[in-house]
Amino acid sequence: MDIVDRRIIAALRENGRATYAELGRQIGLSASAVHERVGKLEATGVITGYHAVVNPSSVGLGVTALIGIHSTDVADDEDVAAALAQLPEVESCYRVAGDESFVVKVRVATVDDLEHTLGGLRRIGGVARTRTTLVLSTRFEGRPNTSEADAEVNGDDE
Amino acid sequence: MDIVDRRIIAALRENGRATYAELGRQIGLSASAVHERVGKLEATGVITGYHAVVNPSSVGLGVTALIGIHSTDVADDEDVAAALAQLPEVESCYRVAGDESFVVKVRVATVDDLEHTLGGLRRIGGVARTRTTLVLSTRFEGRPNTSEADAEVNGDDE
DNA sequence: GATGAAAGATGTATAAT
DNA sequence: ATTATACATCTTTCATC
Repeated sequence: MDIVDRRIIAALRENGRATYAELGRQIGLSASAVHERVGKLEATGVITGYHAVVNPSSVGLGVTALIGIHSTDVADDEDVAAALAQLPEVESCYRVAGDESFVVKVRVATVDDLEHTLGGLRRIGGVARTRTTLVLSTRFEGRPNTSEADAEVNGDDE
Repeated sequence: MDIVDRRIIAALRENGRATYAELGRQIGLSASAVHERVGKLEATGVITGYHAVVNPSSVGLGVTALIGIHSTDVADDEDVAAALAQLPEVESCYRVAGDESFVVKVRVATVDDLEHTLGGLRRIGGVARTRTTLVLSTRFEGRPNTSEADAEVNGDDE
């Protein structure tokens, strides 16, 4: 992972459909060199995927909520996490420090669906309580964080 | 927005680098038809972008936190949102209902950086108080939500 | 590791149905 | 809105440095 890899990653975070030729021009490398580097970044798990980002309300998912989940004392959080992963409306799932065990983000069509989802969450074994925060508007989300470009270069792996 | 568009969107959420030819084969359409549909989806703001997803710790961002932000009574939340957007370590920003005004997700390299970021947040005019929840592990994030495929088709726009 | 060449696949515009 | 055509561009492999 050198500076060139970092620049490729930054460019692909900005535009996941950038062609290898485009990337090569952008950073001064041949397309085949970019191709090989990107392949390695994918193979080593640095780049985990490429996704289109969609305006949620255009696909009929106008309701977003953040839900804190309290586990019971006896719960195995791995089991809870696995159960959460089974619910398609749970878009993100974070294991957190504090009195809650997880915070999840759910996206559904209507508040009725949200009610239904909350019922599903509480029916998971090991879930004691939920705390729901309704999202009024998403200002921005999953924005490419470029603060690592400024950070010290720490030769982690590779 | 018909069922074909929805299938294209679902495919591009799964794999944002899928070629038009690939998409066409997948859903039984010519590449040029797919090309035109995708162009319209982009132009009408249904698809807002394509991004590579990166393993955060591989790029030196191993610390994630969810931060609730209380505004002062006199604060203009638009100003607060604008200020939050200026901080590169703030990846996502939600305006929420409840006694907090915003919940943001930040990603930084170290807990020292987190402390620094919190200082920056509290220095924003209109921010009264912050509540930080440290993320221990991200189980999954920004997962393609396919529950709309099951949902009733509601001819919203187009 | 990077390059450049070459073959095949894909992207993109235009015109036609 | 889709298909057909056509040319430019890109992907991918491989010999080479």
